[in-house]
Amino acid sequence: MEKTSTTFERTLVTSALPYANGYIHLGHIAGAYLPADIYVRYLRFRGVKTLYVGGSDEHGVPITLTALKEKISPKEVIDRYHTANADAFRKLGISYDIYGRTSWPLHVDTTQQFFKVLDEGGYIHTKEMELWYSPQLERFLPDRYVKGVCPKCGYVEADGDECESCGSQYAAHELVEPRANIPGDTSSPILRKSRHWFLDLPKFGEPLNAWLDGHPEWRANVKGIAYGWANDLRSRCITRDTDWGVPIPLEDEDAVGKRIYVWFDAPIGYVTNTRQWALDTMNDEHGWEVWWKDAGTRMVHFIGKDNVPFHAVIFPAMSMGQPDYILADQVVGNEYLNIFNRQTGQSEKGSKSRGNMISVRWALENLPVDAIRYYLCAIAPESKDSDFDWDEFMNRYNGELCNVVGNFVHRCLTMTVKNFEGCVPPAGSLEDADQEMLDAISQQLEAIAESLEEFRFRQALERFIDLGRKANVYFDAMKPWVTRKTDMERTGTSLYVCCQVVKALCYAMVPFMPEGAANLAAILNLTLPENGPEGGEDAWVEAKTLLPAGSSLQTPTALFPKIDKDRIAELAEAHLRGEAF
RNA sequence: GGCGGCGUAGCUCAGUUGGUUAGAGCAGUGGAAUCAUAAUCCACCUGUCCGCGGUUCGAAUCCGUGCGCCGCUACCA
Repeated sequence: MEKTSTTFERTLVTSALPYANGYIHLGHIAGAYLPADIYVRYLRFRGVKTLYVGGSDEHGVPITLTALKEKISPKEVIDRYHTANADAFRKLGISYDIYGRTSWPLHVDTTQQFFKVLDEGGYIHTKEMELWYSPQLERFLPDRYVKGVCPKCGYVEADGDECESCGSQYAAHELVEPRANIPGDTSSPILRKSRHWFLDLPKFGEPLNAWLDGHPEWRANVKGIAYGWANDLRSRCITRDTDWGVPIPLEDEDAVGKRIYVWFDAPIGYVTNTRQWALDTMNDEHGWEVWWKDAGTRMVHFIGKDNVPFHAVIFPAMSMGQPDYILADQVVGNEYLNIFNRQTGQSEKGSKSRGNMISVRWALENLPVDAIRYYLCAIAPESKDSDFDWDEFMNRYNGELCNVVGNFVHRCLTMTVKNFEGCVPPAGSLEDADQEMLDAISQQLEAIAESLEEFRFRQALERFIDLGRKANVYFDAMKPWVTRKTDMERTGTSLYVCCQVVKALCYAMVPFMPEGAANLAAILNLTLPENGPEGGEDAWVEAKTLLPAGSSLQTPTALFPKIDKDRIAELAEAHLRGEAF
């Protein structure tokens, strides 16, 4: 690890801005949000200056089409989804420093500045295009909203520019019998000319490749996609015929009725939201700049794999065209979370039409937040797609978090409280086994930290559980329930050591299960530090310091209550009936 | 078609730069224990590391090739 969080002065973490045209589901969480939140909580706990920025992506044609279908305004669409998604994130404990909106007025300014600087730098040019236009709706239609007959194979459900049946691609005018794919539009789309603005990506070819070459440590899937693009760069259209978006900041009659393409302005939302955060918290117009223009800032993007081209190629290129902007140090691209269908024995892609999605809202109404966080982290699709499976959920949550860690904490604390008047007992002379257990705490904490620094969240969580496993082995070997009858000093020493493990478990679970950590800290009468963007003490080091003998303890309750098998079966049934969204 | 990822035990996966008899958890079998959320611990069991060819003293690991699964393919965001 030549580069870690500690070699930079501060870390800016972003999670992909979810599109405010639908509710977020567990697939989103497992990829771009939970790992980011775990990473952020870890950094804050270590006292690293950390800012975590997210928000809703609220522009683009699909939102206007949803509004059209529901006969409401685009504003009502984005308000609905922004509010719901922000609420879901909050309840899940996704700890954004700011959760912004690309519809904020400030965002117009940031986006237009980006555009103007690129234009002045000669990185933007225009080109005339032929696009589908609906005479009835009096608007241009994106290719996915135009259906027709494939000119190659005759498939009748072909999209405007490609056929999903035979896989061929073609120019718009080649599509046979075009028709609009929007309810209520019965007209036949026609082709109409329109002049658009393009970002000249090939001009960034060399710096992009040099930048990618500087990051051999990135995940294979991210590097693969990024190099694929970087080696075949083409100019990319960054405007659309729509009225829902950021206006093009040019005095040009062709710019009227057009807006900047949502994918150009979405990543700029990270910048806008940082600006807004600095205004809100410090009333400082320039407070954002240190996070975006200082070489001491490390930027890390968490995204799904569909987002890699934008975060590993296009946005970096856009940033290279700006004065002084830093580039991402890491782009953590995740694969997808699929749904395992127990009836068919097949893994299937989450989709609305199948009705197999699990919304964050539904999950939170029916499961403890830590259970959701634990399972999703345990199966995070880091290197390949993974499956959400109710049986596995039960095995992992009940069998690992509850049985191994939760029960260890409980058996240790219950016995301590009963036999030592609610206090951590004094340590007598330490035998080899005691010392080995104490040493294992430090080793395991370091191992967990190492995994987190490398963005290996599944491994980090596994190492956390491993500490619980080691602790159970130690507990069984020491047999405090036996020694208690003959040797209270030995019993006290064993439980003293166990209490140290419990404390370490409490600290180590902070990034993963903040609710469980808070509950356990209350039992241990510990105050967990809560650092903000300004950083603070390194509490991870503090986790290794020993809980003094005599510290008082609260009567323990089950940290992670097991979920009844029948209850899980009920939820699985409801999910199968399509009620989980 | 092009590009990318993946393929290791019944299941889920780990195997950094090639290096002894390929590992973990779960499941299974047998045992111990009774402090604890019926929670724990110990032992045992299972492998054509997808196939084929090559490089090498040595390959799960590197190269070539074939097969399979998943994804991307630029106007979906």
